[in-house]
Amino acid sequence: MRALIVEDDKALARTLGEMLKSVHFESDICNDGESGLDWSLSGDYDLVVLDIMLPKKDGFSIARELRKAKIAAPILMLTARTETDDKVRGLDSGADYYLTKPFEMSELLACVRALTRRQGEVVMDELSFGDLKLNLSTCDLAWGDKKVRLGKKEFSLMHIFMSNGEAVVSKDTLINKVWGFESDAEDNNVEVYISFLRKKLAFLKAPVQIATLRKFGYRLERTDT
Amino acid sequence: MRALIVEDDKALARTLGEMLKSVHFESDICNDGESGLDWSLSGDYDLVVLDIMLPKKDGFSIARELRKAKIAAPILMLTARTETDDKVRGLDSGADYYLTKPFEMSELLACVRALTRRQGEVVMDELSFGDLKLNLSTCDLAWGDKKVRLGKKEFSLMHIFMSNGEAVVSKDTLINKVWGFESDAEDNNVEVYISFLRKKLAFLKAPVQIATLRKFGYRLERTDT
DNA sequence: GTAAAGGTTCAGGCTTTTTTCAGGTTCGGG
DNA sequence: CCCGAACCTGAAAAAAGCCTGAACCTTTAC
Repeated sequence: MRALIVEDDKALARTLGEMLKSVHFESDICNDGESGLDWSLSGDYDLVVLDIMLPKKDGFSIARELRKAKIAAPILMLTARTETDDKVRGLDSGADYYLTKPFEMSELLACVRALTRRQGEVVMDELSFGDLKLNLSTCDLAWGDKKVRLGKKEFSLMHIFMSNGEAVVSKDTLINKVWGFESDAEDNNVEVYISFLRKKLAFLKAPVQIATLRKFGYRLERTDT
Repeated sequence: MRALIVEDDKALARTLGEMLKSVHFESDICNDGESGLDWSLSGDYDLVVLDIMLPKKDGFSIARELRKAKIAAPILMLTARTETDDKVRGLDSGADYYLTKPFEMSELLACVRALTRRQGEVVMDELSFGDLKLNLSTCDLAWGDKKVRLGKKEFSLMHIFMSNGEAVVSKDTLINKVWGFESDAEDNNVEVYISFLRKKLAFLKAPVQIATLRKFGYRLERTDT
């Protein structure tokens, strides 16, 4: 993890760097607003610690420009200003947390933990098999730029196949998982849906097929040609 | 958007509810920790405002249990305790922001905006999906120079769709977020409103539609021509 | 108090999904 | 090579889910 510290008080900046090191951040330090903005625009930081009063460019503008540039790193604004208006302005400029000096290091670190905790929770739910992708939040199956919508049962089936990789899945398993444990669905139901899915895969021209293993079941296979 | 306010000071809780209403949150209120946890575990809130000192169960435990249950809603911790240790404890329990009483409402609202805004948007007075814009302060939906005014329910629905991008939103989710999760609204209510929204989108001639994914729910789609 | 706007309920009709069915094809063992 | 079991698939029936106009109710603004 990398942090950028934009702070003109060099002693404080160094201390911050030390502290962040203890939670596994490598820090770079900028002592004025302009270089702070330049560096942070690189987009390589996982955290930006911003003072407000800075030479050349204030923290509000930096935050605003970062957000305008779609840089999503959490911004921790750090300042001596305690006015409510400043806080509001800071947060509305794009900062994620506003901490007023003086503060204890333990508090700063807790903020950093809170801010970075969220990072990993990117909910781009997607299953893939080679270049075939099943998007769990939009419910469609895609290969390259082609997309197909799946019905609910088709989706469940595909979901099972794609979470099993190349393993064989028996019809019984499919029936139990898709139709339910206590259902009277027959093998033919599965066959019909497999057929539907094959059509859609063909439409996508995906280099993936659902292979039949007689008496055993089905599995996904790459059709590298 | 729905918020849960867990606060035993009933007057404050009501005031908070009022404030949140101005940024388009419908709020439910719990006056003790146990019910607060139960309600928030439903997972249908977009924000949880938590007091720390509460009857029956304190805010720290609630935050911890919510995170354990993988509920990702932002938690705003709100308390009179100013000790650094408490702040650290609060943030480390899973809270995303720690605000000490007394605070001004403008500050609270700025926190809420910071917590709920999507990455990359500087000011939260407008949501957009492609060129379709939803103005959060006037409740207007606009495309190009055409505008329509949305009713409150229409607005809430659209708000949810537009903050979810292309992801599918189930009817249950919509009911829980728009009508409240203890309401007796039925699927048909949603359908009726979807129908209203579609008319308005058609009127705007916006290249966006609300697509039905049978048995899954709805989602926004670009109708690139 | 009244009107307008917003919200809810209902029923009939429409569309998509799911099941069923039947005839055809493929596979593997004898 | 032949046969039966297993599998495929188009079509059509059945079921489930969805849409929407209209009537009715509730709230809001004046």
